[in-house]
Amino acid sequence: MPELPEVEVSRRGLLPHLVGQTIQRAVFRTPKLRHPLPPTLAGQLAGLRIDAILRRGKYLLFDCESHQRGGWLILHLGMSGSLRLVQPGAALQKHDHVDLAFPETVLRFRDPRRFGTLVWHAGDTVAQHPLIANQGIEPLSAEFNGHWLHAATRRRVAPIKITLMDSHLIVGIGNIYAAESLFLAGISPLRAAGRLTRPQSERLCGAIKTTLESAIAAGGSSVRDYVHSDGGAGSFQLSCAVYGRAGEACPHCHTAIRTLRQGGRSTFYCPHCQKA
DNA sequence: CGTTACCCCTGGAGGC
DNA sequence: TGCCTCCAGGGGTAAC
Repeated sequence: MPELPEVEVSRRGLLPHLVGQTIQRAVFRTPKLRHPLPPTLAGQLAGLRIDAILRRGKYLLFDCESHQRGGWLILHLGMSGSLRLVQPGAALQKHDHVDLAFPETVLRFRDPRRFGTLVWHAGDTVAQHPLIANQGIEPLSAEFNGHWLHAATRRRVAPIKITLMDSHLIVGIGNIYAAESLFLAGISPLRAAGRLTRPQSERLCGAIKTTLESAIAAGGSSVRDYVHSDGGAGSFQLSCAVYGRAGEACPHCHTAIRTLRQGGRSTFYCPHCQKA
């Protein structure tokens, strides 16, 4: 579920309910997600006030303040993680691993596959945390443009699709939006990144921004459902042009969408529209 | 430095 | 019905 747009939609949904609120109690029901959850951390979180919620790539950063022990909660949803705001005392579902209880609501983290991450970083220098410091450029930032993309890929022999998903280069683009962006730009996922022309780099950069922004906008209308939902599916839907549509007709030329494996992941593309 | 293989987990879908 | 295999929106690490 979570690529950059889903994480950003979650962040915006949480902001009005959590910023300025103080954690009353934290509950960890699982000893370990991707990283071990120190048993002492739950008690340590009580009394901290959420001053801001930022996003870096697919990481959510909760700025936690108090008199002398401020720090950051760094959260990643992994493959299957989700955040919800539930009523205090709401019934638990399987894989509900973490609760942060506030006076009027509970932030509940669910993650069946437990690829998610929750770590504490003491102090105010979260940008220096190893998980954050090595993150690549934000694709929705002004610095990310066709010139940057062209320059950054010159020495790369790997296929452009693999390169787009390298979070140490560019953050936030996962398997779905890599496929959708390349389709929108009319570029083959197999093309060596270093062989993109300058105009192609411009087009791909624009396609990435358009794809991510429209996905955020599509989620924006259902933010409340996504964050507040008791688990019912369907309120958060995106329509993909090629992702997950092997064998179906390309929306532009009606050629059958093809699929192949790249880096152990499925790639979807139109062999007619994405020849370049 | 860039690239690849492997690992962490659970659950759903489809074949037999 | 059960059992098996494969697949899934991620990413860190080790090794070449």
